[in-house]
Amino acid sequence: MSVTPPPSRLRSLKAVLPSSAVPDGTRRRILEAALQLFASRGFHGASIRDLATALELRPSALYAHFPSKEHVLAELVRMGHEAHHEGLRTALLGAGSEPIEQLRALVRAHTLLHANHPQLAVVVNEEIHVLPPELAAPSLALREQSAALLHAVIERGRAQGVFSVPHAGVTAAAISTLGLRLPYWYEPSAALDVDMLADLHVELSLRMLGVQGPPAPVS
Amino acid sequence: MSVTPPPSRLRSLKAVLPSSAVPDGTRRRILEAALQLFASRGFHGASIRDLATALELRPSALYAHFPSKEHVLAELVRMGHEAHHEGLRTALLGAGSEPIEQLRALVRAHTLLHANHPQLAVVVNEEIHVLPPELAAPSLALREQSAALLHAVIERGRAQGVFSVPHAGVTAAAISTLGLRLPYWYEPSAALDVDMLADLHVELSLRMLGVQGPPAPVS
DNA sequence: GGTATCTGAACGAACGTTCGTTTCGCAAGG
DNA sequence: CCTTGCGAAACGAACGTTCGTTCAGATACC
Repeated sequence: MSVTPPPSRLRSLKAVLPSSAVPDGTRRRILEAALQLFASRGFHGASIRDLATALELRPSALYAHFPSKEHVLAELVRMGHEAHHEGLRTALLGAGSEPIEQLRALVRAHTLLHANHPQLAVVVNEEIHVLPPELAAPSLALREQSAALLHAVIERGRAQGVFSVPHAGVTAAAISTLGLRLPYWYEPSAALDVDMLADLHVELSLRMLGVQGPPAPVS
Repeated sequence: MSVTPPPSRLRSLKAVLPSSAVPDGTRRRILEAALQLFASRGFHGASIRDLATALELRPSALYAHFPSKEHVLAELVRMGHEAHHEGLRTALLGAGSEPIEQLRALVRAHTLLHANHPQLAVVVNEEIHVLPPELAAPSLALREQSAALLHAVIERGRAQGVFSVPHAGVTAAAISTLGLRLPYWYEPSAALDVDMLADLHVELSLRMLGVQGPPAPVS
């Protein structure tokens, strides 16, 4: 019933930052190494010395780029939430005015972001709690905005009669969850690449919303 | 798009062990306090001294009951997996032979377990990685067995033509995920109690499996 | 009088962080 | 062309604290 054990991928795969806003250099190298370490061992499980070792630096060198270990995490969490929100917003902008198309765009973007940046998804969702409130607040605000995008689309579709859903809140949570758990079981492969996965999540989401899918099963 | 921020509930609610297999006494008190601490701060974020303080004991006293901090976690993880697997197995046994009824039983049990024991769900799913392989292995084996139960039901329903699903693996993951993310957003209330929630998850699962739900939306 | 439980003190190791010094690329001055 | 000075970056050593754990002795119960 549970899902396959967490993949070694989070441990082994090179972490990649989604944002091009961070210029190359040591600061970016630190963020990428920290992303990998925090994703695989957790914030408390990865020490400054581990991070320095991965970078072939001495621990003290890190403090020329970040004021503390917590600020490294805060920066990752902030970048993750911003990339996520921006991805959803952009997808929605290009999706026309039909609720079904809008939902398709949101679910696709949500799934692609989580499938392509699993480490960032894990850090954003599991380690944000260790941040003091003032460092977590901006990210939490973005999170609510992203949730509001989905709720608005579902509510509009329901008002128009194209969605028929037993409970809007639980259904919205279910749709979000499809993407959120991806890093824990999904690995891209030829048999199931990220694009097919996104399509499948769109199909599952529409089914939950009571929209008739294609008459013949895809596979 | 994301889901509401993690509830204070994991921090504040008294942790309750699902299993009656652990007799009352200090050992049980340790497990319950550790469950609460590990769920709210993570294994590495909660120290032996924190645990002793919560129990009004001195750190050294814990070592009369467990050989190490890791063994406390290992016991929690083992109990969680065992309660989960046992819950699913029992539910399936009382569900007759129809795939739809079997799926309803599995999803109900899965949802109820996660909704009623959110701390244990969190610890089981997030902290199992810190265990050395030999301590994690029994739990991982149980996890695979539980996953197999769901897969078998879905495959049988598909073979009988009552389920129509674009991709069995992704759909199974989606159904599992419904429960797995519950601790992060759900709080029982009169407006949405655990029983309603389980029914909703059953309905969403059946929709994903292409089963016609009740003609009129429930709410 | 043993057995189970807890205390108090201590252990070495690892933690995040600080700080004075060194290294190095590079632009300006003679 | 060589020297000088400078700022950024990294080093090396150390700081005070907290970590998980050990152990001899006190206490209480059957």
